[in-house]
Amino acid sequence: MLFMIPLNTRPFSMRENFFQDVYEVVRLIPEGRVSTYGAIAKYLGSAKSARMVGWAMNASHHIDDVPAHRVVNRMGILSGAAHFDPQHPMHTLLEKENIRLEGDKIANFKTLFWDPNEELL
DNA sequence: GGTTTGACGACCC
DNA sequence: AGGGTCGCCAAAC
Repeated sequence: MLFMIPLNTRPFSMRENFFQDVYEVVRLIPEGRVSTYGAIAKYLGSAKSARMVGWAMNASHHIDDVPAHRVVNRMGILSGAAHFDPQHPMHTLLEKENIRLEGDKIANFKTLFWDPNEELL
């Protein structure tokens, strides 16, 4: 139950690499909700930038239990859509969770936003 | 081992 | 709303 201990308070010996920390947070995003690169970066400690979260997501393709489609940019825009498997587009995965879209944007982003800095201990 | 590269974000027009 | 700049930092080269 690694997730019971806030990532940013774990002793160094318990920390995996940064990518694993990112994936663990992303796995906690509830179905039908979305989070952002910046919020996750902040939760993991401001030393790590939002760009690094994007980098981690880019490397998560082969990992099946990481709901990468639930991570969008701070405007609620699906900035990573181009990197998804064409057979399972980001838009489709989100709509499957009853998330409404307006083009490349989450329709009611503010209410669907899941912030680990508030939701997690 | 210096440079380039981003699925970013804050800030400024 | 939309564009440009700058800070960010691990990987890839």
